Amino acid sequence: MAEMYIRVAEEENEEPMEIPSEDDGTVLLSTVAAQFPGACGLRYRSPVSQCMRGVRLVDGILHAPENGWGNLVYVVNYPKDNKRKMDEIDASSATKIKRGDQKTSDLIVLGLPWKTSEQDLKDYFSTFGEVIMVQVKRDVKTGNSKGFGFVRFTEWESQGKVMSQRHMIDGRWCDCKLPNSKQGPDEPMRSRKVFVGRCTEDMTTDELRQFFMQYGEVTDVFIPKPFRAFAFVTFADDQVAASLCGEDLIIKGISVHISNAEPKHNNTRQMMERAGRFGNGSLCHLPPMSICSHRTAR
DNA sequence: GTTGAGCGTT
Repeated sequence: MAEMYIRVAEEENEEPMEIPSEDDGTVLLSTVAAQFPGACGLRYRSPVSQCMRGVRLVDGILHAPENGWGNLVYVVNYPKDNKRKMDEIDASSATKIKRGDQKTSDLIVLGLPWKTSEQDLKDYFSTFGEVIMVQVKRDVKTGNSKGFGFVRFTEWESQGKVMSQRHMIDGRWCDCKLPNSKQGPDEPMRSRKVFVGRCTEDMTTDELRQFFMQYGEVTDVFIPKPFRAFAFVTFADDQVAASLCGEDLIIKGISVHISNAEPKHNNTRQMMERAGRFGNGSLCHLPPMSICSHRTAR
């Protein structure tokens, strides 16, 4: 596909800027954010309905409307706009959106038959509502099921129903509970950095940045090497970081867990790593850390 | 090739 540009502006009748699309016709949120720092999405006025419409955003990738991008002017969305509106609103009414109670989280499924597959789980739990994630935990070497897994629903109601009863799955009684890996309502802790647990090896810093951008401006993404199944994401705004703590988010189909990044003692090293990252984007080499200290109390 | 309370390669 020839190089293509879409028109993006800060406000509807301001001078638009042309922003390049990808080869497949999508536009990366990061490309938008490169010109409009802090952007979390796009909207446009539908020529048909005359209403503002949101542009579909999946994992940091903006998808063109039905009839392509066309010549419309797209307007940048910022997370801060919502926050301001929210503050204005919940000064008087107690509107939710406040992030917390109504959101679903992963449920652990205990007692699965060895033979039960993810498809089996999905088929079974779909009778309770839309399922957005299932996992069967397996032995890495043998691939055998460990007899438990996880499920995540779209609707809070489905989750409640599923937790309130026992389940006959492939001939065994199973229980669904809130996993205890998740800490309850915790103290915010004024950090702009969050810990992202349960990362997979194929997640790149770019992809993480793409993903977390939708919540607010991302200032840093750090993935320890060699692979250690977690990452750190730093936001420009500590409130954004705080709002994500305790949540399970789904990146590339994988459920990751967000918690507050505990500073611990090895700050000097992190500062050195930051200092070593210069124009060429490469990282200065440091000897492997002898002891890593990221335990959560259990 | 086994097993049956647990907690997701922090």
